[in-house]
Amino acid sequence: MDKIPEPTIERLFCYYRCLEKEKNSLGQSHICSNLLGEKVGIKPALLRRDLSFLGHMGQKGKGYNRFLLKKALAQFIGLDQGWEIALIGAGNLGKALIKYDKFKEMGLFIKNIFENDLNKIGREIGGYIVQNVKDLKETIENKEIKIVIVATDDKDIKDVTSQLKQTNIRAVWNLSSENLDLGDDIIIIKEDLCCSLGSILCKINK
Amino acid sequence: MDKIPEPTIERLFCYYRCLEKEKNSLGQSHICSNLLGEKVGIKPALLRRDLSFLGHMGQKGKGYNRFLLKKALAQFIGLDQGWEIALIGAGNLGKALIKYDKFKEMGLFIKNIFENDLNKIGREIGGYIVQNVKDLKETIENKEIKIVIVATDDKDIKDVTSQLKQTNIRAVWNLSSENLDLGDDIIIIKEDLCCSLGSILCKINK
DNA sequence: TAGATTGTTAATCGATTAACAATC
DNA sequence: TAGATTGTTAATCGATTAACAATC
Repeated sequence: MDKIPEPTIERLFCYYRCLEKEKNSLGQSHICSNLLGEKVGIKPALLRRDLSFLGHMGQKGKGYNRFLLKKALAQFIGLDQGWEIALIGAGNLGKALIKYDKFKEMGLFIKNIFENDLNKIGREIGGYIVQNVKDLKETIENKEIKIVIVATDDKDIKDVTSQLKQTNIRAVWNLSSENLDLGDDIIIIKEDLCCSLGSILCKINK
Repeated sequence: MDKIPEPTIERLFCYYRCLEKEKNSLGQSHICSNLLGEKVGIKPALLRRDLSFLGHMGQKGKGYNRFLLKKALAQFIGLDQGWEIALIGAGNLGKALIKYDKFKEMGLFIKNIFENDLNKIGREIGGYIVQNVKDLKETIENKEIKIVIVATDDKDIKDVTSQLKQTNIRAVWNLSSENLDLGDDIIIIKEDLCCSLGSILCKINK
């Protein structure tokens, strides 16, 4: 099969959420690309192309079965199982993520929180005890954690990188402003809040 | 001049920050695209192309003057002035943004916080009093605010949209999962944390 | 002068769009 | 059958890359 374009992957979750949001509203069993596209702000042709990566989900003349499409999307994305996630950095942003209910609704649970600040280690946030970042590698290995969120910006980042390299994690969501060099086997998604806000400024200025 | 590509705009701030971070480390007065590119993880050819939108900033055989480049970037992006920003939603994410020191370092100040939750209105966060979202339009007009951050997800979003439409704001950073329909004149940057984490899952699954 | 490095061009790559045959 | 809608193709658009002439 063709390689799935990067932007398609990001849109698939939006389709899923849109269907999930409406699951309780009675209505048609099927939805067409025109309508679903309008709801999520994507042109119908692109939507159909995106969904075609899941196989032939639609019925010509009828549209997509909401229930089956949602199920297929959940499975394709990986939302049909729970994920235990580790978080590095219990600052303001980290704390917000721990308490973010929407992640829990998605089956994503931040159960392991790491810090290098001795004042924070041992405290409880959102029901979990903040651990020493020195134990990062060991905990990830013991709990077989596959996803790590980096929300810290201190100089400690070198140590974090070297510990992560020794584990079997699959992906990192990097919310720090540093570039993590973890090799080609680990998926890294970088999301830089300063950069986003900076680009807004720039657009206003043009 | 050519239209600046969207991705270029997002990278310009990264270049700026990289130079800013090193301002105190003594070193060469100039930096070449190879070195700067390596630091920020961008190929030198692309970096040069990006910078070419600022005019002829470089010197052949020598590279870019760090000081002048940083100054030009700051001006181009709009970091050479302060910006007063309004925030809608004082939940976990909103609070984290208010306290985020890096925004302040960039000259971006969240001084107006709005909520519809009566329990939060009147309270103080980060030195500012949370206001009733009903006063959104009026405050934006009085203070001539140009940038708004949306970090709320409640049903209230329709009211927020209609109020924002009546103002002269230039840009919205939409951190909610809703699509805001504010017409073509207002720049909207949507950043959806669930969607980002969802796409990470999907990539692991492939 | 020889070496280094820019700024720009043309080639390439990748994503979106418009159109439509297939078919329910 | 007539109408609706998919899935796919070819055309278009936009961004990146590699190469190199220009020049400090």
